[in-house]
Amino acid sequence: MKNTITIKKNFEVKYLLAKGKWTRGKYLTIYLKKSEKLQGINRICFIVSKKAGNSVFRNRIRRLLRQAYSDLESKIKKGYNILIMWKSKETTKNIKCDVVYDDMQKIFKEREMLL
RNA sequence: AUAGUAAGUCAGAUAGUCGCAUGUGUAAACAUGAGGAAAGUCCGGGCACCAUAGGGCAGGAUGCUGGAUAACGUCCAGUGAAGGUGACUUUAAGGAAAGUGCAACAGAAAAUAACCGCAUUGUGUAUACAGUGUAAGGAUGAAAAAGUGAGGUAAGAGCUCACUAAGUAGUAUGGUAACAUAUUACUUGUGUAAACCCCAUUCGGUGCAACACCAGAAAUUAAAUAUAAAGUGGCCCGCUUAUUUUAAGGUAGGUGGCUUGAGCUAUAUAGUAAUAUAUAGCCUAGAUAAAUGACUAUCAAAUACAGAACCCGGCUUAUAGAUUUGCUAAUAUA
Repeated sequence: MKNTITIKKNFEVKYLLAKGKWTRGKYLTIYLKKSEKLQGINRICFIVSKKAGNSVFRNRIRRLLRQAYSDLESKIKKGYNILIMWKSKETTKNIKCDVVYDDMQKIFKEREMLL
């Protein structure tokens, strides 16, 4: 993730949730907001709610999302604020990385984010 | 072999490709990177700050004996009691003869016991009525005023005696002690202290969002109130001090603390053990929106519970699968 910065502040996340345009897939919901200040860089944030499961499960999901995004990074347009949220009620513990990757790619395709 | 009982151990491995955090390095690169409970936050300690910290009362905690420890409500070894054929297990185990309270239902009565019964006195022709003595017998209950036999008596009764049971005090022996055994004297007091209470020991508060430093912010304006009052974990003493209330305005960061420690491993010595001491070797996560991941191949399968957040010692709860050792049996077979 060479051209990406993580979003750290709480008020920035709240701003994205309020103003960003969202698209829903099978597992994920992705919020996007274009920003002219960012040139050749994306800012990203991963969210897994506490209702999803215990801390081990949440950590694993966050890592899968990070992995999937880093695989996709080179194919995506730059200059966006991105917020990826885990919305599924799945509790099966062996979710594979491919599933998350496919879902994310599908959503980015709908929003014409792919280069 | 089966059934049981006690104590444990492991918690995926190997190879390859890509990626993250920390350290070393000019760089390339190399090294290291979650648990047995990291969890619950129930105890104890280190460390930091605070006269809200000092003294007293109140309140909390603990409660057989000896030992271990920095400390503990923890651990080890024992004593008593209860359970089990046994290996073994459990134990909230000070005081009820300092005082107060409570004991549902049933029962005459739940602690200064007379309902029935037994004996006797008075009245009466008599069944009966009234009184007195009596805890041997009856029914109730979780619990009923020590048990058996003999004497004794109007009837009875530890009223007396013998044996037995329990308790208190003393003596002797063994044990560091809890206690055990024997014996002498006295007594026969229901249970409950997970009711109040008494006795002994012990306890200040807040937690790394502590705290220190840098940058920044604030220390401004207006109004009101009290002048000896205001603050002080529940109260008193002591202690501290010029502030207190309302409105407007205003607060987004970083560095340290942070991992060399009551540390880990091996050996020896002391001890039944918990543990202690000595010698040698080792450095083994330190993130801050938060690293420890993804994919492929092989092993029969890779699956349980679960993610470090200042650090240690315990306790409690969760846990797939694999596996080791000691011991027991009124079981079964040879």
